[in-house]
Amino acid sequence: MRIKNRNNVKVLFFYYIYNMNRFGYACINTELTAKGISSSRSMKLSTFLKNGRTHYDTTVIGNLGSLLQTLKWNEEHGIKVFRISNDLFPHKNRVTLDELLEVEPIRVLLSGIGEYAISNGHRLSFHTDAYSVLASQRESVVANAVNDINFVSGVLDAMGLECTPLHKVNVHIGTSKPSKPQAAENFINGYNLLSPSAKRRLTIENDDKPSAFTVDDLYNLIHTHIRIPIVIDYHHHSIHNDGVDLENALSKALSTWNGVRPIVHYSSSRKLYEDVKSPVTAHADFIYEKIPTFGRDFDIMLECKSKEQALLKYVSCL
DNA sequence: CATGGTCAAGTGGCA
DNA sequence: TGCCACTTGACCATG
Repeated sequence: MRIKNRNNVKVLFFYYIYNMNRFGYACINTELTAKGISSSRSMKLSTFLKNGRTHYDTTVIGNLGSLLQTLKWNEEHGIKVFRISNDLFPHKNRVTLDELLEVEPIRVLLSGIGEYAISNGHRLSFHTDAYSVLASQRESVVANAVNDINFVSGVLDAMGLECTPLHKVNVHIGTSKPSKPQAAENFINGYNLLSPSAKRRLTIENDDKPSAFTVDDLYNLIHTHIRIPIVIDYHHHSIHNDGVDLENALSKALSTWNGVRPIVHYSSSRKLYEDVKSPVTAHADFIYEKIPTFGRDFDIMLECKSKEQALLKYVSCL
């Protein structure tokens, strides 16, 4: 949605009347990646152990430079919402953010990225991967999850981004063992181990597996206790919802944001639109239907395999 | 230089 | 209790 209009009042009025949702995409810009500009260069453990910190720092500095270029590309294309890849900093359990911030180019790039994001009104966030399980029954897994979440929350802090779910760190619950209520309690115990910054940024997302947490589960078993916002994933909800309809689930999720602009996740079903042999959980390359918003205003993180291309295609059809 | 096997991570279903 | 599938993009050894 590219709006270039000298008459700001008119533009604001337009937004007000039409209740404009903003769109973002996750982690990878395929166009820039094809040109070698990637903020998610990773590193095998063997390489990290063999080549050490100098090599690691070089990779991270490259990722940060590419991230800034990606944000500039986003700005040029009217995109204000972006999820940062976890691979921005690989091997977060083998380095500390404090020691990395002693490296001048890393510190300078982080603050530069933050300044750019703030001056252009960009919303940046993280989403830890499926292996960060705060609710795990294994103490070492919880410790790793706490470290990961604190780390990326600290990265957002180092960028100078406001410490609220506007710049969130999103997680899945990741397990429902030994029982859903007990897993929720374990999650809350894990939450209490987080840094103050991470606690203020943390959000939780519904999942698609039959045993996993729906929006209602998140609301009843977690939100009522620690009041953190719920990110509804439309695709997950469509697969696993315990009979609650979309409008109700959406409404419940939006009600948890406490004045911060909510965000949701959206993707089309690959099985339904692109390849019947795909599992129901697979995401499509593009968006194939009008995203139902029920007249509500919030940000929409698109999780399409074709990334920014899917976003541009979708908004060009609005 | 292109390609495809391998890697990280943790859960959960199944022998 | 052990093993493998699951997921994903990028690494990196091989040809």
